[in-house]
Amino acid sequence: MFSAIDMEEHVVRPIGRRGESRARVLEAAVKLFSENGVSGTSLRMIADELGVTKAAVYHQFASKEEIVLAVAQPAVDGLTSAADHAEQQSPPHARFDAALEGLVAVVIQQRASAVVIRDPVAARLLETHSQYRIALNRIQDFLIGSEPTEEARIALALLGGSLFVSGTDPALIAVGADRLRATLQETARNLLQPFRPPA
Amino acid sequence: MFSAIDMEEHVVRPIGRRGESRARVLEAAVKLFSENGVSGTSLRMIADELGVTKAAVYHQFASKEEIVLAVAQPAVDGLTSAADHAEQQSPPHARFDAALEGLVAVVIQQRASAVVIRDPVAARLLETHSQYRIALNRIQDFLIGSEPTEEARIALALLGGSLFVSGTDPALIAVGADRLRATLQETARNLLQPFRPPA
DNA sequence: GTCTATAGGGAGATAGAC
DNA sequence: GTCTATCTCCCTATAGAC
Repeated sequence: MFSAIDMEEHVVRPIGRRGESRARVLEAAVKLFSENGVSGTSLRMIADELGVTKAAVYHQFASKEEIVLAVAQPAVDGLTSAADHAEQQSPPHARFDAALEGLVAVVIQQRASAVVIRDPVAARLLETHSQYRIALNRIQDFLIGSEPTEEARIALALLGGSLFVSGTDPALIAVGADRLRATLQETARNLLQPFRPPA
Repeated sequence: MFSAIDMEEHVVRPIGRRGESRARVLEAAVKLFSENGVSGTSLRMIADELGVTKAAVYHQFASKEEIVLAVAQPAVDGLTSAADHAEQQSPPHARFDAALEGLVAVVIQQRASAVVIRDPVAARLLETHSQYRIALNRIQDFLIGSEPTEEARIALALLGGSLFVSGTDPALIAVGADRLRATLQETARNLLQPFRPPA
């Protein structure tokens, strides 16, 4: 069944645990996506970055789409958690606060995932991912209510732009997480204050 | 010199004036860039959109890079004009006001050009365009001074994100120019207020 | 200003050996 | 888990006729 060589592989390469190769592919993909965009990054570039062939990458992911979705998944999970946490608060103002802080926290923790929505095609792909749409809609409800005015929708879109650059602008990479979080929360509060859902 | 046929061409096809074909290429390019991104748009797609062949497009522009730069040029010119106009004001607060209003006006009038900076490779290309860098630096000086603090640079980056989505977010396309301009000016003022250059 | 034709290369993806 | 080899298609760009 298992040869001595197989056993030894497990001893001398503890690094080869299940999922390690997938993670390395995603790491390389995020780096290249942020430099060249999703459409500007080929599977060959990802393979070269890892020092392997394209076929090795295709062993981990069936398609480029799968890689894109896997890159975005941590952020999608973060948004879902943020919506769950906000929902557990009882007064509406506490839900607003929790949703806003959760949203900013995802941007801070998952900055890299923003590269996906920078590409229009990848962004559309993500929008077909129901978990993503649902989480965003729930957070939107907590922030500006379920029937927002046009002004509220504009404000939310402008906030989205600010959050987006926080994840993609090279000039902000050097900024510490704490300072960036504080600025984002203040900015978000100022933008959305007039449109908070009624109690 | 000019044959009768040449003359007749001018009569029956007044539409074929110099530059018309270039303009049609740019119009198609902007549309496709916004749908698929710059890297996701091929010259074949542009040609198909116009009902011609790739070679016809190459007759107007020597390369894809040239198309990208030509798409961005109206915005670059707008930024330069805005910087010129701000410079003519004398008190610093008037320069701030003029720079801010000029910047917002460019975003409103040249929304389509934002598609170029959505692509990381195209954005880098644009940054090698000295007229663009110079205009942006001048406007930055009027808004947050020539030696901004880190907080000021963060605020300016966040504003940049909001301006950027104004040009690219499909949800904002339906918003009237006047309402969007007013919201952007207010947002920009709130974001930059604490960092205005000293008088 | 538009066409056909072509060059030279890279894309995503698959088959099958090790 | 990685490889070589290959398929098919599309890419940017150019040459030269009309």
